[in-house]
Amino acid sequence: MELVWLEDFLEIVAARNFSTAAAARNISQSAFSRRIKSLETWVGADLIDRSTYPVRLTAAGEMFLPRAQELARDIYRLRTDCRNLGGTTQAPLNFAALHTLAIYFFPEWFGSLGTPAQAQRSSMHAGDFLECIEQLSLGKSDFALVYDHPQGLPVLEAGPFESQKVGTDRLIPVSGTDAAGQPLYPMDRPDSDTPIPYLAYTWNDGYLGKLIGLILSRRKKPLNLTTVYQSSMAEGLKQMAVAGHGIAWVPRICVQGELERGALVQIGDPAMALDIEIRLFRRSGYRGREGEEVWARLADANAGPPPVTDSSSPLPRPALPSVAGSR
Amino acid sequence: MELVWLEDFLEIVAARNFSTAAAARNISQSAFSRRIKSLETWVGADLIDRSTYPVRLTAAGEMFLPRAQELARDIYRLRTDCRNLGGTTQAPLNFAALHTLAIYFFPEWFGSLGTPAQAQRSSMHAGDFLECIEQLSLGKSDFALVYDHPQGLPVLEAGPFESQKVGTDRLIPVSGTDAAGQPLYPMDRPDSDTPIPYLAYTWNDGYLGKLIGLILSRRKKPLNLTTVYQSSMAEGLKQMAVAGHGIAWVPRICVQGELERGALVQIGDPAMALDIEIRLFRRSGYRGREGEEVWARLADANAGPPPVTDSSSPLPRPALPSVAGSR
DNA sequence: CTGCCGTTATGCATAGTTTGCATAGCGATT
DNA sequence: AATCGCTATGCAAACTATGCATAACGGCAG
Repeated sequence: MELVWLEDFLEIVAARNFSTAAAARNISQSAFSRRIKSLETWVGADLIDRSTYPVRLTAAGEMFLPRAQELARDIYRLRTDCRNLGGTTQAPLNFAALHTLAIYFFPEWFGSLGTPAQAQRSSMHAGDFLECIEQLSLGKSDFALVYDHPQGLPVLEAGPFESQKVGTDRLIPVSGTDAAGQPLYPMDRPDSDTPIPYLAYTWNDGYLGKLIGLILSRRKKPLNLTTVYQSSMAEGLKQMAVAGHGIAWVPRICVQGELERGALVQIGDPAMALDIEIRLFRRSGYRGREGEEVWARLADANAGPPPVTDSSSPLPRPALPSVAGSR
Repeated sequence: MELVWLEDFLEIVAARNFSTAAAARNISQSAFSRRIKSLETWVGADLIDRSTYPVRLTAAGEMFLPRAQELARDIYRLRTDCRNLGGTTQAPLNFAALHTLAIYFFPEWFGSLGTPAQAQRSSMHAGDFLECIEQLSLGKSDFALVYDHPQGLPVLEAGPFESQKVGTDRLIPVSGTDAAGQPLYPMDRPDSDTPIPYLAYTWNDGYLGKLIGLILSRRKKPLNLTTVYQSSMAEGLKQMAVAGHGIAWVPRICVQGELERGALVQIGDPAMALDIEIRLFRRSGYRGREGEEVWARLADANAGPPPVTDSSSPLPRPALPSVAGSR
């Protein structure tokens, strides 16, 4: 029996569909099907009822689920506890981060920490907001790097986590541009009866979506938006905006280059943008040695490391950490 | 992370030596070494301190051990519970049995039960006495088939188990024979100053060893035995006896053929033999459906199935169950 | 009833992992 | 320094897992 089978099972319970769960697990549907079959063979009972769509749990599966969740949690906690007791070089720092922050913020930020060489072994799990929460709460990651705002949903604040601010960013609306460099979709248009195509965040990146709701609530006259595309990743929305498919709110950090090149332009007045924080979360009671060093260094810096800078800035760059999940 | 790694770890804790643990796990020392390494890599800490001989646990290993034992137990119990809830044909009956009983007793006995066809999917883990206990208590096997005697160590009786007698056997001393069919090592010899080479059970098959102690205590004049070979398996001792290396006490069931062919002969007077029971154990509170059918059927039969018979008896034979652990 | 769609399961070839053999590396002992 | 008994590792072979292609299946629309 393998831990990945348990995780596969937990994924299909959430997805209720082999193909979707397989995609989430980054393997083919056929491999996923076989893994679930292997788990069921080992257990000696069917756990998934495939005679319905979406699939559902059998009675044995209903019993299996909570205990599998507990087992997975216990396994990772045991690992974390042993890792904390073990040698210093053995324990990499595991991060989970929003895709955007993993790509545009983490490398420079991590390098700027100046942590001892041996602590620089680390891994990154890039995912959406819910995945970051899961990574942290399951003990799969030591830290989660996410956007935050005082008026956002206090999802992590409400849990057994603590955080420090490590940077700032700005959520801005952008549009693709025409040949003259003008926005394809100005926010305030004369013919406001025509809806603006809107590139929205999906429900599982509920965080930025909520903040955009805050922004939109500032307007006296509501925007006429129609959602034409959804993604949990800002990078995906950015690419769609560059391609001219609509407008999107994205963190400035990931469109810095496009803004400079004129591929995208910020639209709307300053009230349509929102300053947001980049915060590093960890579980309360965390006891990892190197992680503690990182945390203490941040506390000493108080205001965190240098602010977000242009990516062409000649800062010394450490080797990128290995990305978890690559095969 | 794989369950077999946990089991490997538990084995090396017991063995305190890679080579011995590997042998117990039926893999090569090099493969075993890599598995332990894989476990340690996954955990992110060394669990075994190899700088001493025998190896010992690191601090992380000390933490890991009890929780790994608990995890393994929980995993198997979850599996058993789900299996019991699941479909009938999905749940094979898992047996653990002493090697001798697995080979010579189980096939006919199991066939004589006359259980419904769909319940005849089963697996067998053949092992020594301690392995049978472990299989049962960890929930890896539903039943354990072992020898028992009222004056033997009540190891299983003292635990959370219940049992039924399913057969009888006799523990007899045997010797190889010379060309004239006479024993190579008669038990009572004129020149009793010469020690008789003795083929003994190892400590981990402590059960038969204890019973032999009972037998030997009956003698007014102690036997002059010198241990020349040890094994936990009666079959191994038998082969050594046939080869003329000494005498051994073995269950009659496994030497029936050799006695008939004259390859072995029973030595000593009847006081040197001991009637023993074959009992089927299961955990108290067992709830498996097919297993319950087997159990109830035995209870009805009260005195159990037909006694041990000659292996040439033309009883109908069911297909042998798959032997666990073969690669 | 038939055809289409979207799902899961499986044959097959390939990629990747695990294994055992042989032996290197290591520390203790003589 | 040589030998012994242990664990770790290079390498080739054996085995397992995977993805592609597609079979099998059930639901739905015409």
